[in-house]
Amino acid sequence: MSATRPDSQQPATSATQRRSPDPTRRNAATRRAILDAALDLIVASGFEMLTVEAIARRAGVGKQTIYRWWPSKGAVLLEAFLEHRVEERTETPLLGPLNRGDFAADVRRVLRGTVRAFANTSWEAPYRALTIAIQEDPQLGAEARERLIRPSLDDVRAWLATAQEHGDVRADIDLDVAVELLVGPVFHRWLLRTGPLSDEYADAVTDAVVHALHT
Amino acid sequence: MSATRPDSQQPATSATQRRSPDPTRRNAATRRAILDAALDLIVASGFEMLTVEAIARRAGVGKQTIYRWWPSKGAVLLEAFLEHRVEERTETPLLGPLNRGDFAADVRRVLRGTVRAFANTSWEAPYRALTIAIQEDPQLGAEARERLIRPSLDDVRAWLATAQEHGDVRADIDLDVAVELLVGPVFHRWLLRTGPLSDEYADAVTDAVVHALHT
Amino acid sequence: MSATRPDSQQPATSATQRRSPDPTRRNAATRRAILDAALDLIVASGFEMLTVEAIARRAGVGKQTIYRWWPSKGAVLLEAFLEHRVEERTETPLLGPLNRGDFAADVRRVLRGTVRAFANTSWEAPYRALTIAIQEDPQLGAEARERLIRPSLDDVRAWLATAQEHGDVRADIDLDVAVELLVGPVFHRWLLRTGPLSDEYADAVTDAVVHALHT
Amino acid sequence: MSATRPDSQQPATSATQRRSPDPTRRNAATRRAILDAALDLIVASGFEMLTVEAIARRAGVGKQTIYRWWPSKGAVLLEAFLEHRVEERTETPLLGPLNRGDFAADVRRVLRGTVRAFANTSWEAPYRALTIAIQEDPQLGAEARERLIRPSLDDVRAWLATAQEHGDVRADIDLDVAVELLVGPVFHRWLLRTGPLSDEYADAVTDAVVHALHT
DNA sequence: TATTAATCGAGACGGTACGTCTTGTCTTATC
DNA sequence: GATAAGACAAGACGTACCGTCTCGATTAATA
Repeated sequence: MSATRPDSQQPATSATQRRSPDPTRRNAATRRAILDAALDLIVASGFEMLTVEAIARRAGVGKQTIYRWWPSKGAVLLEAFLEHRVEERTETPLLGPLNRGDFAADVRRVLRGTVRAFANTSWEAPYRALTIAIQEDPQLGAEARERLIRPSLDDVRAWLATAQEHGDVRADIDLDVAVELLVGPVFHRWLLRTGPLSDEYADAVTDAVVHALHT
Repeated sequence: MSATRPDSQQPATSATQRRSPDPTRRNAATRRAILDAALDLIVASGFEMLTVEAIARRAGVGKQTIYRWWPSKGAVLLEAFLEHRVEERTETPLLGPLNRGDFAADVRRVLRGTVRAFANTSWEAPYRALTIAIQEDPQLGAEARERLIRPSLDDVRAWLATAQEHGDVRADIDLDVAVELLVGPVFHRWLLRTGPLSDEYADAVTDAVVHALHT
Repeated sequence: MSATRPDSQQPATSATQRRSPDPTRRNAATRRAILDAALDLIVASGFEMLTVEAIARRAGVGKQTIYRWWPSKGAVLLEAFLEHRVEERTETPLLGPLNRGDFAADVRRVLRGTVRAFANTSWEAPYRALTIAIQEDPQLGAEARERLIRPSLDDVRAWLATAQEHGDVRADIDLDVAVELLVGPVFHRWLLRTGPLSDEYADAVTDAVVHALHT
Repeated sequence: MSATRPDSQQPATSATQRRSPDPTRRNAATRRAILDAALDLIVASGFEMLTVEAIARRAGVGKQTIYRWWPSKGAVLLEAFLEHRVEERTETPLLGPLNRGDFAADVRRVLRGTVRAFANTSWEAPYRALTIAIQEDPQLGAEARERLIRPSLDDVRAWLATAQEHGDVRADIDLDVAVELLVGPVFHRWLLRTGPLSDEYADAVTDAVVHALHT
């Protein structure tokens, strides 16, 4: 990077291969403003009123500053989740603290937490936007999976593994499937809006899942 | 600017409530060409390279003809599903014929069919596009739910109701939850691409779900 | 810019080779509005406050409409001159009607006309802008030379040729040089602002030029 | 947004009147590099590929260093001319040494020199760029006139004054007009590219001008 | 010689305009 | 009298420069 030839014949720096900026010189306040602006806009103005120009305008920031640090508006959104900006703003932990003892009660607590997050506009609006962005941009999808979704699911999986050791979950079940059994129904209902996301619903799912996993 | 006559004789139609065209005069071949063009483009060019202009160009049709009959490109997509154009083109029935006898075998058949549909590009690409479109356009979402998603889920639900009468499904379970237990895991894995969509996976889910529903 | 072809095999339409639009479908009022907006902006807001976006804004027109018909803002300017929009707006003919009889009087009339045009803001501002644009864009320069400058100079040349036949101009002088002798001094003083553009100045130049051309 | 302190102790300097830097501490090599970079870029990359950023890049210099010492890129250009950097690099004296004796021969020498300078790319490219810059920036125009153009024209004027004393130039002619008669035609042809800039052309103009000025 | 203060290279920043793209409406010429 | 073709106003896209603003790291003049 350092001893670059400042003048002529460098080969036009292909679009994706642009010299990456120096993170140490980054303005933290600006970064914060951009993440907040993006979240504000999603929550306020609906699904895809979200625009890089609108973010820049609301954050009082040049467009280039956004493009300098993020490849797309979806990446801004992802970072907002990774930085826990969304939870901080909504006070809605996706999954409550994972306890132990009564397995069924733990499942219920987890599912109620999940359902409440999905029912909370200021959390679900950004998450829905991110989910859309993931579909439209495979690159972003890969990163979101690796840094946000997988770790989140792995937490659940680790908890279920412990439960399995304790004999609360059948030994012959694939834990990945178990995780999806837990998360899938709520996710499906949320994304397609095929029914209400209430505590009663969470409890009904709890019942079925505990049955499914029980020894 | 131009010599527009603002006082035309349109009879008090509100902005969105534009005088709908006469369906009897509709050109069936054109309609077919538009649906096919849309599906072709989605399957070929990825997620949201889909453009009204591109559809019109490929179908050899004026843009206005599309806007005359559909409110958005998502609606075109929905209609393609409702007309069974997607299945006809892919020979991938979403759910195999619902039989009876061995309940576990039926579940396995249903889930393998679902998984195969989700794994088939020429089916999953349009469905993914429609799923995105639904998120971005609540109006379209409502219509898709009513005319496509709900009926599809209701088929499953009816089948499960019969199974319940036969004693293959616990009486104390909410059938809507049962449907989601069946569909949710696969849907979640497909949409977020968190794992492979194989027959083995379908069978693993079958195992868990049969467990969950069993008396 | 991005080489995304939504559909099939058209060969990417290189930047300059774009399909030219159909002139018969052009909106004449829009065209007029664009030319006027451009002239207004130049006269009002100085030299190169002129922007395609500003023209579009003031004309109440989409940017694309400008780019559809002109390759650059300079081309808009050129067309305004070719359409005689500038003269119509300023009532300042560059060269007065070419008479005959007293040659010196004709020269004086021509030079006074020229000087007055160059001294008239609402004519000289667009012309100066065009002159700049010509320097920055050789392509535009070629077109301006062929369609605006050369014809204009050729008018003068034709008049001098007649004078030459009448014996008012030496036979051994190159008429192109004669034209430049007439126009060059005024042009130089105007462009570099090295002195006042008054009738007295025009008369002084007249004196010298008549001397130079005299038999 | 950022933590700027608006109450800094800058001593009442108006916006434009920023505290000028200390010339004694200036890095001469850097200055030289900037002037050369600007000239290189103009000659190489055409008319207004010239950018402050490009100059800084090529000179291996921070943008601020340029803005510290010059108000605009045009000012850099002007200084390159005032420092005789252009002539040094092109070995093309604008006006040959003004001799005496045969007046017509002197005029011919002057005009041939002028024409050759205007025909020499590495001289005319910067000069054209400067001429453009002058049009766009009245402030720069004033300075260029005072420090570059006027002195240059005054040299010619002084020479003509001597010739007038010697009886080679009519007494009743305005010397400013005489200077423009000499320079205007070439300037006009050069700027608008309306014809070739050859020695023959210079001689033809010489002929006409000597006629015009002759007693 | 050590201290101080400025310039220097580098480049992030808020802006503005670029030239392109797509949207949804409106217009025209053709069949 | 409907339709393909496409012009149109609007506005977002992602890029390039503008001119200002930090940041260390020299570097030159003063103490």
